Amino acid sequence: MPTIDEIAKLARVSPTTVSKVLNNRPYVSQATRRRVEHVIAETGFVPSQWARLLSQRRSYILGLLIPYTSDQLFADPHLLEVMRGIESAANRYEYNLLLSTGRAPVEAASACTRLLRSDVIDGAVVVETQDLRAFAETLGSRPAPWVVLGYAPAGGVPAVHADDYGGARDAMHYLISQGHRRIGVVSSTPRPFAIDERMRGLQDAIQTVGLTLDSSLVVLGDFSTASGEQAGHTLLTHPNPPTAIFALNDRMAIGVVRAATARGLRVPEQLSVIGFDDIALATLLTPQLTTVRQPGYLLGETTAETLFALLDPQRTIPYPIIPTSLIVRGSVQPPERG
Amino acid sequence: MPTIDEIAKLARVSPTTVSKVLNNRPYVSQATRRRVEHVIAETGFVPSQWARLLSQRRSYILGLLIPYTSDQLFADPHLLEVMRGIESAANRYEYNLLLSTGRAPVEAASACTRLLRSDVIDGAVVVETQDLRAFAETLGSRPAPWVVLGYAPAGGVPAVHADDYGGARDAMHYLISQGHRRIGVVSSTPRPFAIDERMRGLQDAIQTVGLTLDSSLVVLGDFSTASGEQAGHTLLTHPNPPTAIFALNDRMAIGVVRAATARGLRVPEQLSVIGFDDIALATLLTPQLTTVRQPGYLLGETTAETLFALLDPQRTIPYPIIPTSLIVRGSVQPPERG
DNA sequence: CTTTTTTAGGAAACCGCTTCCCTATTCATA
DNA sequence: TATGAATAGGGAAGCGGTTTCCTAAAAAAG
Repeated sequence: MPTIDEIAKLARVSPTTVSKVLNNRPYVSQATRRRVEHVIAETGFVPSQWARLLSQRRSYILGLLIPYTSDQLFADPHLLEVMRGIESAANRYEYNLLLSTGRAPVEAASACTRLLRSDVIDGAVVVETQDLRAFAETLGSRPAPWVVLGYAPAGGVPAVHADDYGGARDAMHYLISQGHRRIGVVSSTPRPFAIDERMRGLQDAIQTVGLTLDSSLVVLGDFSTASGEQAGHTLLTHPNPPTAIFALNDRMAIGVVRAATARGLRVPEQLSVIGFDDIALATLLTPQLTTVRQPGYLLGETTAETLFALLDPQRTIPYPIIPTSLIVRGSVQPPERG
Repeated sequence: MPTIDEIAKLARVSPTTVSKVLNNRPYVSQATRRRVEHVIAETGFVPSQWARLLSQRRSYILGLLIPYTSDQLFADPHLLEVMRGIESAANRYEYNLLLSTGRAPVEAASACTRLLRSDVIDGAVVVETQDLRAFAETLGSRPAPWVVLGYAPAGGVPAVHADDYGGARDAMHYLISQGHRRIGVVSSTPRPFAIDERMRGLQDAIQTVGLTLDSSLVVLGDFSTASGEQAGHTLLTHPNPPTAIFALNDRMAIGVVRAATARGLRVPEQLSVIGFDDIALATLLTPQLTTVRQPGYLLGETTAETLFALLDPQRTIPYPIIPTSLIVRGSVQPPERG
């Protein structure tokens, strides 16, 4: 690999001049500039990023820190949508994306911390996790700027998230407006803030119409389809089973549908099901899943834009709450009279 | 951010000694080591990667170069499986992953080339594309080592791929052994090497039993579910329609099933369908899809291992062809007598 | 035709860390 | 006790760029 000095030698100029050419700075004559450019093209010289950044202070690399194990990550279609959005925004600013996940949560956090304190990345999008608070504290002072994708635990750190509260409230309102009164909920554990918000939203919706949520109809899953199926069976064997089930993500909703089908119940005739996220798979199901759309792509884009705004105070920070919308498809209908 | 010199000053030693402590090198007394470590912990000092790498020559960053637009990437579940495998292997060697995609193919290639010629990454996994040959040429001499995920165009560049030929041959054999004689094929355009290989495999299978492939039963899609649906309709309106359809990837196979269902044909009773890849979605369908399993995770892992072997000649290069296997589920059965 | 300003280009310091090489001390060995 | 080897530590030269500052020549202004 040639260095700037060799290029300088070949072009019979000083490294300083080569640097000027590389960075499009003035005070180089046309002739010299051309000569240097020619040598650069000839040799296929690419300046060393590391050396350049050592003096310049920007790596043009953005961290995407996901304190999950990669298995969880790649299994979550919604998160992938989000990544697509981030990737796209990064691309727009000519930034590269450095993916960092960890096997165990502990390890992952420490890797993320190191990365944020080091000078490898200019900033990072950190996906919300349980112990983000601890994470933020160990980070200490003067790390690279970071934005949380999800809910920030403490003040100060910007966070971007969907309107989980509103989305869940709307979904619940919809079920109620269709005539459902006994409504099962498949929630989750561990319970990130987003799930808290969804629970809050659906509870408020219920209370608005003077009802209360039957806590025996709230079952916990772990976001996976399998856990949703399990939860579905649990709810459907309840002595007084629900006529509709609200699963707090689509994958679990799909599990619920499978459980119902396995028990010989037809969806939506005998059981209405509604999900949250609107993953691509939702339309491939029969019946197509009614759900709350969380625009993952936009979420990712907005998060990245927020980070860029932090990096360059010229830019304005976008509004951090992304609206959701109810997508009515075929998995909900009024309950049968009984 | 503190520098190594400040740490040295605080610990009353030279930067050299701090460096020794940081890198766990000998010739530092217990007492001194502890003192330095204490100061490091106290200040939260993280050594500058840039500076370190400038002298050390390793960035511990691996490029994952995907000369697609990110839209294509994130829509392909199989590729995501592969990424998971790569990520896992990289993690094992304490490497980070730098994602690089491009909006337009041209742009993407040039970004990839720059990256490979620069010193940002130690090596790269390049996902196969149409014009990989041109790409390899523009790369010139002395880039970072790279491995192709897919089929390499020219000699010299290592490539890792699944046994597409064998997989397709087996699938076709299976259809034939079930009694099918009129078999439709949903191929694709553009046609990467893998698809060529699959075509070759299925043709050989047909010829082995003395039949030939009816070219009017070969329809082209673009890997998407929608295109598969389209292709399905085309095949099923053929004057002498097939009794079985082999779609060269699962998403298109799903499309074929939808097309058949839309036309009132039952799968597998009236039409057998077989896919390729074995994406997670394949088991969520009714009937579950019979397909050729391409172990994406293993593929990714092996590709990464190959790269690490290139990086460190101590290690041995793994065998580059990953076996496929026929997964018999419910979408194929013998044709109805007629 | 002199004086001032601008342009073109180079020397050297610097970014923060590693590494080579040197010195002084301590320890083991004959 | 003298001698060689191992240990502890530091000085300074890179790594490959950028940047500051300086000088000489050319152009503009008087």
